[in-house]
Amino acid sequence: MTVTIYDVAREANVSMATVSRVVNGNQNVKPATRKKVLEVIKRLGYRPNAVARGLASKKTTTVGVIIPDISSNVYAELTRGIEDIATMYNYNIILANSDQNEDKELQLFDTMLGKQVDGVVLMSDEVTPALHDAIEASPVPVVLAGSIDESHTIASVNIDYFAAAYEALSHLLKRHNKVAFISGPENYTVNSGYKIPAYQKALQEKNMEINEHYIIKNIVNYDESVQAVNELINSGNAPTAYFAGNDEIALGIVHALYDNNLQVPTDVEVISFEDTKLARMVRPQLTSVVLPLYDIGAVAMRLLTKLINKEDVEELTVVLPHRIEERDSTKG
Amino acid sequence: MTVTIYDVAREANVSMATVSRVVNGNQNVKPATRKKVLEVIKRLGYRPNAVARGLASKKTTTVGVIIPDISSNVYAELTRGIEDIATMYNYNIILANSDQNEDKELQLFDTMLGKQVDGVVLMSDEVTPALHDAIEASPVPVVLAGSIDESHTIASVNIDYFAAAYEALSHLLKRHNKVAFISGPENYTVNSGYKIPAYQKALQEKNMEINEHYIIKNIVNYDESVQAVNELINSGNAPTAYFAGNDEIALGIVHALYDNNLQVPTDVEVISFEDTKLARMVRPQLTSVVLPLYDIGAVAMRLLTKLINKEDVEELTVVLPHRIEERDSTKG
DNA sequence: TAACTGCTTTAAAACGTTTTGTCACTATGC
DNA sequence: GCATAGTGACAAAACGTTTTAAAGCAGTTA
Repeated sequence: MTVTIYDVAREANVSMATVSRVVNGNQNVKPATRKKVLEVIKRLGYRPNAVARGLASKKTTTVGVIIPDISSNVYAELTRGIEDIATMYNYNIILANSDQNEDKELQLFDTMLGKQVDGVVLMSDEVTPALHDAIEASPVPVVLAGSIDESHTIASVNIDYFAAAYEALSHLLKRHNKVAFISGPENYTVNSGYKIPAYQKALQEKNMEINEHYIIKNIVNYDESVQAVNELINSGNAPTAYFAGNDEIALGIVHALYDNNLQVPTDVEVISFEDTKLARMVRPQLTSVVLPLYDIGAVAMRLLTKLINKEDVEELTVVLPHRIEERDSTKG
Repeated sequence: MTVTIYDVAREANVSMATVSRVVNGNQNVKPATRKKVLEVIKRLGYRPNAVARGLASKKTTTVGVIIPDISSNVYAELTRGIEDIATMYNYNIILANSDQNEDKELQLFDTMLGKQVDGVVLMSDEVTPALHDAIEASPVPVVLAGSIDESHTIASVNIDYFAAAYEALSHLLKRHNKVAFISGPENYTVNSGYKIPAYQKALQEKNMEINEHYIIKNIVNYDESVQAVNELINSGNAPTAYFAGNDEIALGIVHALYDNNLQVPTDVEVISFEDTKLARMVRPQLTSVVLPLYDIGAVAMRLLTKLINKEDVEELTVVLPHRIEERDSTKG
């Protein structure tokens, strides 16, 4: 039915091993033989069976990608970076959504190992102990992309979230003393371990008291952001500047302010943290910390290829540079 | 090194076949034997090798997903639908970006067949003849998601783009006679074959002349949309209503109007076509044709599972319902 | 001419499963 | 007590490659 390496070998009067060498670009084949085999391959329409190859070679040229939710802008952008580099190094990716659920993460990880992936890129807001253990026990390399492992024993690619948040906050604190932080999920390590501490430190250094009402946690989407800001405004002690956990939150902030007839940046300033293309698709366009999502994905995948090939890697924990893109939601 | 089915068989004093039956839930195993085997599996930490299984059974429980660009909102949402249903039916997905490039599409398709996927979901703005032929020659089922095959010989899931566009346009034509259509790429079959003809028909039925300047083709992003609208306004014969090819274009339209001090919907009305979450993340929120992206992906994957299992399928070309969500960018 | 060298090529084992044909055993019916 | 089903389990082949050890071969060298 389907054409196998055996058929090619027979037609070309060579052994399977020789066909295998030709297919895999091994140099130990006489040019004349190579030509003959190539012709037969073309004539018969032979397509190597990657599954059989995987079984024999113990390599699948496939890596697993576990992601909270591909329909989120952020993770989609990260994934694009991963996939591009994967393609460059001739890997395919098996993609699966975890919905940030530990059980699913563990189960997906196991499934992927069962499928004999050569490595895994993992994105997770929180690397739980069970997940940590599973990764440590993995027979293939694992790299975290845009995710924090607090033990720092697992390879990962991130930016310095603390410094980035601190800079953004300092920017606002130059002109404001009522600065709110509308944050994403509290169990997201980047929030609990870096952004919120950065907020606290930035205020403390200005000898300002921390008003807990100005730290709104667990805002997960646009609507919740709009609502949170409305509540802040109606509280009678409205902030004059906002630091947004991400662009979607920032959009909610800007629109809630607009709905309350507050001008940005004249009346209120806003800085976001992400800089997806959304940041430029609002009026006013958002000043934002640039989270290089594509690069994080790409570097993570590149790192994974090195680990797979057992190449020397200088540092397992890579920190990419960040910067603040000044646009129209701040006074500059 | 790694635990194989053979190790389990030896430890449990049964044959490999029996272990295989237990693992695969085959009923022809005595409960006592099953229990014994299960215990050994647990004790040894046996994890079946899906690659070996794939070779022996000729099934990989993996499907290929070829997508123009995962970092696009639209395709990410479609993919989420695909992946959810894939998971439900115990499939994994191999995801790859084609960048809408025919060569890449063909090559990815070939790679996936080489990896012995059980089926493929394909998204492509244009099913070229070469791609069509490759699909027809495929040894495994292929389903198009949100993509048009003009020969209608390939399984596909879509909405009635013509009717949807026609309805949106009719809506605008009730109050306007200067209606522009800011369209996406012309080589996207949905545009060239359905939306533009719908525009023409809607105008003709009102006995209105078609002003070619009001059909702006090949607008691929927010910035181009902003620019196109600015040019239209500066032309001295500005439209009073816009039909946007998608939400990103619509955002560009709204912001360009805003920049030109035109009020939406008071001065100008806008209808979008897509209704991603972006549509609600603008002021004013967008009236939009609802493109059920998640559902298209989900239904496409469900259809694929049926085809893989050789179940009877009533209709290869499925058309999902659409509707218009009225929000604030039109007068209703 | 015989031994040696270095390059090609081969035959066969290995990879870890599923699946098929067969056999052994138990319970049933007469 | 004997043939008859029906279960449950086994042995071995098959899946389509890669890889390893060994052999073949042509050209050198002494």
